[in-house]
Amino acid sequence: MGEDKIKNMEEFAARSGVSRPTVSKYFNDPNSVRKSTRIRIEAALERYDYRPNVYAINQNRRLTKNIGIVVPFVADPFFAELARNIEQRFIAAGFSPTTFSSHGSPQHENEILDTLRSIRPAGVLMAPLGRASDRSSIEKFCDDVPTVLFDSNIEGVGEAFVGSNNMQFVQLSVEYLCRTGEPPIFLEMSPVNPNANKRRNAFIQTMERLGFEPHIVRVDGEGWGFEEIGYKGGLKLISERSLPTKSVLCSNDRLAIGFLAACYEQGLRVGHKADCDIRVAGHDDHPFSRFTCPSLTTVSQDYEAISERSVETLLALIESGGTGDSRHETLFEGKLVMRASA
Amino acid sequence: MGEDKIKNMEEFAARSGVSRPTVSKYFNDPNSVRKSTRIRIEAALERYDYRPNVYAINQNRRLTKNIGIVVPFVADPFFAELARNIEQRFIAAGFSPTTFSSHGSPQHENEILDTLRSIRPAGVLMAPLGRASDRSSIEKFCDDVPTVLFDSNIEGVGEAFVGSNNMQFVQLSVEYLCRTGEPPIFLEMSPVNPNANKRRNAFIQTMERLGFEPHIVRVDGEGWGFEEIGYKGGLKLISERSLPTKSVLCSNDRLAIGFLAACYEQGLRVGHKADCDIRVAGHDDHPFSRFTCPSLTTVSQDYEAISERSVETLLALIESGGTGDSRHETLFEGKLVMRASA
DNA sequence: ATAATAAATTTACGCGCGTAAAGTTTGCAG
DNA sequence: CTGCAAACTTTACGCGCGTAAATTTATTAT
Repeated sequence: MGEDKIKNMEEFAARSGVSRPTVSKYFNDPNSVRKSTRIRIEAALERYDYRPNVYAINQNRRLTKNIGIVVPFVADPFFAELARNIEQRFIAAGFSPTTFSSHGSPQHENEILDTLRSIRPAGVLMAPLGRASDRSSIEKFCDDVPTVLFDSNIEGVGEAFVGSNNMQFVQLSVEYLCRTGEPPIFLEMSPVNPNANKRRNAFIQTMERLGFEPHIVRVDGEGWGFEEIGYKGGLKLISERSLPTKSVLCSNDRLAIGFLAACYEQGLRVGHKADCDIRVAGHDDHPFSRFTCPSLTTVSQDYEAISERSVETLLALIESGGTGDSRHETLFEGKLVMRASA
Repeated sequence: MGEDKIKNMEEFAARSGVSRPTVSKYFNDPNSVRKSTRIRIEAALERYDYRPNVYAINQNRRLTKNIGIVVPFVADPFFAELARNIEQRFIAAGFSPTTFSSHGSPQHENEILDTLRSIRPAGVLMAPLGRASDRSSIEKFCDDVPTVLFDSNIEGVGEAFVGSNNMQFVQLSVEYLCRTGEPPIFLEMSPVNPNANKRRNAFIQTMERLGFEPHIVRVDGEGWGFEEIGYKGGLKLISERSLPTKSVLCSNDRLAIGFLAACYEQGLRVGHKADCDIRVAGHDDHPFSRFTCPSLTTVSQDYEAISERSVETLLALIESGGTGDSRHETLFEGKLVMRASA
């Protein structure tokens, strides 16, 4: 292959013995041309590796095949895996996804929206920072570009939302902990997104329903270094002996990972066995939760389902022309993952 | 701002009272126009938020301002942070970086190279998969696009390499472990890249220099789930009591994290204190190593230095026209990070 | 002031492709 | 064989901008 380099579609069309408009049609949808001509084009493709210029394509198409994927913090393996999963689904659907990370900064998040506008995407799948997000910027963006939110909701923004049922998550964990031992306290940090608030409220509600006093402990710290926050907060709580119970339910796994490190350092034995000092559980089933010491009991996010539904929803939105009728929210249930820590 | 939408540079030029070629010149380099006209353009920019069409720009420019960044596995926070750091440096230099992850798959790595060709980048910064990489594909790619390798070297490929001095890393850790207790064995997995091999060889060499018998234990497992490999391998080694020493030096931190989980589960107390059963150390100073139980003693990669030098090298290469004289390799030293595990 | 230089303008072309309209060929049913 | 729709070819325009050459205008030096 590759006798001599092909400059453009004109040349390639000549080589393949087909007119340029037909070749153009082929690249937009190989099934839109007759079988015999498809064979001729593909035979030429093997001989002269030619690829249409993406910039020329995107400049002229009414709508590009680009998809923007925005996650709040790609250094969190949970989001990295989610993004990877989503990317591959879009590729399979014939789109060109690009992933962006807000790196925990609302300013960066806004810059990403600017970048996204400039690539004129067919649609965007966005997991916003949450509380720190600049609501009006995102709202304006959603007016221009078909956007589906996932993971973290912003009420009324975007054409749809796909995420987890935080209420059910916390019900699962609280009921389990209450059933198998002392009722837990809820360890949280300054909430970065609505999920955190929903989890806390669900904790209160579930504890009250079960007839227990809900006790919430908030640890200090800002930003996306959740482990650090859980660790430092844990050290403080343990050394001051201000933990009122022997069961700790963490708002999320990353916080729990930090808290476990503090427990270990302070000599607290964590687990559900008789000789243990404290039980610790989390939420999300973070990729690292299997490798904590002890392994972390948690509620797993169904991220296969979340990514699948997000992609489906956005593709449907794009096909419908961008204006979904009414904003729809989909929440997936979690599963209790019992490990050694609680 | 934003009275009415500006369609193109022609319109914007009219609004700002400057000719289109001059506006074009401005966007390519704001300092290339006279101060008075720069002010007029920027005044108009504030009123009519206009941004040049990226596709039209890139179609016509001889060389784009695009930069490709390729990492082997973005779900590893180490690479995510590295990529973020590198991205921001390129942005500061006026380029448009895009990060791609090979997701551990050589096939995917090759697809990324194809994608990269199609965006005609000014340069590429690539951390190859390593042993699994398709050398000839990468070589061919480097013929077409100015490319600097980082993190993992492929001898003779690319215009330069920037990474860590694995020899020095292992010297540091081995000398420390030998100085403070029983000489370590080296725990490795099937090597994914040359770094792993270099570390093993450095281990042998350093141990022999210190007058000890080098003992290497390899655990089974393929792919990029290093923690899993370390965990399962650790369980097997411990339960079979086939560990010959009480000091274990892991090839990398992620392997050590899995091994620590196995130790914990098997009831082995890890640490350098008198009442401990085993010491464990790693290499890289992975973001999570601070939060393992116990916290992991390791050798830190100087990833600020690596990212800075990588970017510098590539930018210099681009400015020089893409053909660096001779291939240059830069290796940075690591620092011993003493924590609780060894 | 005038000359010399720098910068901006005018004009024009081309990049590679999408896309539309009109005419031509092909495939297939009856 | 005829008829007809589907697919193709030809022709042509436009997308938004980079860029070059020739000309005019503004700035600086003398």
